[in-house]
Amino acid sequence: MSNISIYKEKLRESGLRPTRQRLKICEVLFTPEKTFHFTINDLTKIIENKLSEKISLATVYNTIHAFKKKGYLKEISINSDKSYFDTNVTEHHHFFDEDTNELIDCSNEEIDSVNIKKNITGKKIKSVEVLIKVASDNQNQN
Amino acid sequence: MSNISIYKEKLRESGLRPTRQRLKICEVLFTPEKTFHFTINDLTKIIENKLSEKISLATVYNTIHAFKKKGYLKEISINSDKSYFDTNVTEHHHFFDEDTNELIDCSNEEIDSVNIKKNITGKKIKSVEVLIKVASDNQNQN
DNA sequence: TCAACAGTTTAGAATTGTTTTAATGTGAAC
DNA sequence: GTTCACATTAAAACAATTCTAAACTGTTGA
Repeated sequence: MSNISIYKEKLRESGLRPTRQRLKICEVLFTPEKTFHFTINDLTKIIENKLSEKISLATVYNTIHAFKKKGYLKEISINSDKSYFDTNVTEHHHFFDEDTNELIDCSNEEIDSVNIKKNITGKKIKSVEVLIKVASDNQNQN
Repeated sequence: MSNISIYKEKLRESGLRPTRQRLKICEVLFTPEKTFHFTINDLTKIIENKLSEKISLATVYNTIHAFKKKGYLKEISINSDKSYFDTNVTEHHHFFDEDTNELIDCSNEEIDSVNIKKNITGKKIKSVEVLIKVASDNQNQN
C-alpha cells in the first residue's frame, strides 16, 4: 500500500517525523474517499474504536495543528465549544444545521462568489468563509 | 434619563427582571452611539473599571444569553477560545484581523449579497455570515 | 404588615476543551 | 552501539463556561 509513503511525505512536509501514532492519524484522515468534518474528540474516538489504538491527546493535538499549519487540514470558523476541522482543503463553504449540530459542505458552485468592495489598508485577505445556519422550518429560533 | 425604561423593557422582553446588576449591563451594552464587539471578559472588565461595580460572572452569562436568545445581541461565528458578541444586530459581516485578533464590521453595502443556490430539504436559512480573515501583507501564513 | 415564593445574585465548585510539563522512549546518523 | 533531537505519554495546568447551593430581593396577597 503506497498510501503509507504518501502519509510519510505529508508528515515530513509538516515538519513531523513519521511515527506509528502519526501514521494512524493519517490513515483516518486521508484514506477515506470522501472528505469529512471532525473534532479532536471525534478523531480520537475513531482511532480508539476502529483501529483499537490508544494515542495520547497531546500527540493528536500536535499532529492536527501541524497539518493545519501546513494546509493539509482546514479549521472551520464556527463558534462552538470545540474546534471543527475539515479534510476538504479546497475553497468552499458550510451549512450548519442547528438542529443536529452537523456541518454540510457548500461547494463553490452552489454559491455565487462573494465580492468584497471594502479593503483594510495594509492587510491582505487570507480567506473568505461563508457560514449558513439552517434549522427546521417549524422550529423556534433559539 | 428615559434610557432606564428602555433597558427595563428590553429585560422584560427577554424574560428577565430588571435588577440593578442587569441595568448596569444594559448601560454598557446599549448606551454607546456606536455598536461594538465584545467578549464576556471584556464586558466584565468594563463594568468593573468604568462603573466600579462587581457583578458575578454567572449573572453576566445569563443576561447575555437571554439577550442573544431574544435577538438583542448577536454571537459572531468565529472559531476562538472565547465567544464574541456584537451589539450590532443588523445583517452584516466581519473582517477578522489575524494580527491583532480584532473584528471589523463589513456592512451589507460593502459586500455583494451572497446568493446561495443550494438548499437543505426541510430546513430554513436562519442566517448567513461571511467572515473575511485578513493579515499583514508581509506576514507568514500561520 | 408580613409571610411566602418565584426569581436573582453570588462565590465557588465542576466541567470541558486545550495546552503545557516533565519524564521516559525511539530511531536515524555518526 | 551511542548519541541526540525529536516523540509520546499521563498528568497537571489553564481558561472559558456552566452548574450549584445558599443567601437575597421584591412582589403578591393574606
